[in-house]
Amino acid sequence: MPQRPSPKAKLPPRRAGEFPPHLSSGYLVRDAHRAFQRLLEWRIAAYGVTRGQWYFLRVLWITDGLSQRELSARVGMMEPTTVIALRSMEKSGLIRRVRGADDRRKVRVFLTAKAKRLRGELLAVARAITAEAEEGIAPRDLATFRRIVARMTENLDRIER
Amino acid sequence: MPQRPSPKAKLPPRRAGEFPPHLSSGYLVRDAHRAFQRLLEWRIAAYGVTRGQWYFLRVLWITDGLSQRELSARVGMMEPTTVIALRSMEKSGLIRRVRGADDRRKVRVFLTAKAKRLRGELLAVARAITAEAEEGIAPRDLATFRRIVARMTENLDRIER
DNA sequence: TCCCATTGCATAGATTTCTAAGTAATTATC
DNA sequence: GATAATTACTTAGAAATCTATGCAATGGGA
Repeated sequence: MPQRPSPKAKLPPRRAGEFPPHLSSGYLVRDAHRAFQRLLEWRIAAYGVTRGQWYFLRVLWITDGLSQRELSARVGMMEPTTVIALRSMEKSGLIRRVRGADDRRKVRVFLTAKAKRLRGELLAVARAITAEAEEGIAPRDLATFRRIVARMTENLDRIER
Repeated sequence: MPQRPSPKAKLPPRRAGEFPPHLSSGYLVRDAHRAFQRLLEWRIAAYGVTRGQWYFLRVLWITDGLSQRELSARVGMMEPTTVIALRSMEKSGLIRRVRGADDRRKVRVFLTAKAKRLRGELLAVARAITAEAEEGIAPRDLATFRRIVARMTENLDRIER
């Protein structure tokens, strides 16, 4: 559970050639990301779920029984990261791993009853955080925001290095 | 240097009570953040600078000679994180730590000539990434984006838990 | 059929971040 | 002036992520 560092002192003595953080889209996105994560971590911790596990639950709630490779792809993490997350999820009784009968290299991942039971409450947590983040923002602006942030991601993902 | 996981397979079989990731502002922000970070890490690695060091350089280029506590606050990280980053920066010859003469608990952090020399090129890297991210986005939309993402951060930061 | 490239997962080790607790210097209180 | 509280930094240990590498099952081509 990440703590909130003391509010940032922002009083940049201007200089030519600067590129102050608060003018940078990257920094704005970073700050928002950290704020989202902190709140998410705090709230799901109450259910014994860590952030590392969250993303995988999120995907498995939609499609259960995926292979580890598929899971990695959908969650957007590298496979060793998936291995670590799944190990902790297995230990917490959130998933079972079932060796593929046809192709014995594959491991299919299934949610336990416990994980399925958590679904409703935890999705409510996610929705609540989203609602709190979006509080007081006009729907029109929100739509613009989504379009633009997605466009930035696209722009950046297209770049090789 | 983080690698790009294979492009996310996004074909969510719809169900009632869903809250699919791509409808969540939090996920959009997360994806953008990762895209920014990846590119930044790739590019600054060419100068022997890691992402952990980057944020501190960014602040010290504006105000040199801060104490570790002040640095932590401005960068927005907890103090132990600062200790680790500064240790690596000292080892790479980017900073010197000077024990406070008046208050001997304090450690003031100063950039070396090497770090100062890197300033121009590295800020150019940051500006380039920003430009690439913002490519093809109307200035008006960009302004909305900044206002909204900052507002979300504010909304979330206001929340205690 | 047998070999070898490919595929799926795992291990090892590094980095970046956090929390919790410790130490040393300073300041405040009696 | 002695002791207690506070402040500034450090250490220790955990979690989440990456890269590089290893191993075992599979399947295609000779």
